[in-house]
Amino acid sequence: MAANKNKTSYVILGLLNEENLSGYEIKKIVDLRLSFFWNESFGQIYPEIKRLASEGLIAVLEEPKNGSGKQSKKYEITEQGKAELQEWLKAPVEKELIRFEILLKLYFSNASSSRIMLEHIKQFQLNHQRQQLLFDQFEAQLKQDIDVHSNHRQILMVLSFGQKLWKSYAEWCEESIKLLENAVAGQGDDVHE
Amino acid sequence: MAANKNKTSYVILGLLNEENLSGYEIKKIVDLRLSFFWNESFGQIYPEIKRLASEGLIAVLEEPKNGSGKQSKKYEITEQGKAELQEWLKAPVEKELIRFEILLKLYFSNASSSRIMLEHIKQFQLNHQRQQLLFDQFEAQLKQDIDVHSNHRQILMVLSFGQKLWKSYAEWCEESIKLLENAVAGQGDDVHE
DNA sequence: ACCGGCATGTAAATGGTTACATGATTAT
DNA sequence: ATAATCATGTAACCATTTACATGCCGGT
Repeated sequence: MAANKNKTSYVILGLLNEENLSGYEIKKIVDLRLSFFWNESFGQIYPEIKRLASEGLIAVLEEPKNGSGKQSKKYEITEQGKAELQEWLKAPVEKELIRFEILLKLYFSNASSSRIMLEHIKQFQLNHQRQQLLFDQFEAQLKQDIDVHSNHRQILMVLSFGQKLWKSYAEWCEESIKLLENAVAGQGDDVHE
Repeated sequence: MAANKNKTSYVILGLLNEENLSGYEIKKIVDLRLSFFWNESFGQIYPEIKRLASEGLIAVLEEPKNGSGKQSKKYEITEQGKAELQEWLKAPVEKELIRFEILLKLYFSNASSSRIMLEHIKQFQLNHQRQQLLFDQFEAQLKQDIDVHSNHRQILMVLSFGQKLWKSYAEWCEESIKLLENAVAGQGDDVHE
């Protein structure tokens, strides 16, 4: 019933609210599906699971060790946990946290570093193109087995946010690369470093 | 000459590379100009200034205490500091850090929380509209006194990134609000909380 | 027999926010 | 006078990453 805990706990509660999962699986899902707007590390997840269990918001599911049972501990959310999750959903949204080192560098760079910035932006572009490819696969898959998740409508909204983000990254990269290529060409070879 | 320090130091070095500033002024500039992609707190800035000074990357400018002299300590970047800044500019860009709590909530919400999510998104929309207004002012001002900064071309690229970001936020808000308003209307009044 | 991926966890270090303390200057 | 803002700084706390330790399981 407490007001504001750390966010990791809500990621765990939120995912367990849909299906029973192990810590490892939680990490995988976050990496695969949420990583364009959220990240968690094992160093946060495992201790937090422990804490949530000790407070009775989640409970260990004793996996039957038959068949090809891996030795993973699965957890399920408790009624108390569901209540806590709902409370957090209602609470005001905290401001997003954003840190683009690439913009910092660009801001502090000058004409003589155009060539370097060009490389940075190209790398940035490549990274996001790759990431978007993976993301597109996930989206296609989700649109196939729609209604598997009770909240597919919401998930599609989140994905739409991602698509818009990437589209603006892509546009910006193209635009900036053109500008910088002109700048570099204009300067000729006399400037280095 | 060390490879990778914390980012706060480069924010300080980067800003001091353009003009001499006090810690307080650095904070103000970050808030005003960089806050859409970067933030710093006093608790980071002051200790970091101290460290940079002790390592000789920046130096205190003893302000003459005449006139309406405020008792602020201004700093200037040293040659060593400039070298360090240039090295960081060349180093590969680290992956951006992004955390949108609003997307987390939306992802974990379900049909019954549409009304709440609608409010969250409207608030998000309002916040960003306000922020963009301030930003537009800064951009207009910058475009007026162009060439005051040696790196105005780079700054305009950074601003363009911001504009694209905000445009995608705005589009997403509109789109999502419509979707959720339909959902809420469709459900009628029977569902609450 | 060995390697890669699955799986869980802890400890240390770092990064970052928030709250507090202090005092000067400026505007009302 | 007094409140707001300018200005510097520290300490405590909380969040996060990274490195490490350990062991299982499946494939080659």
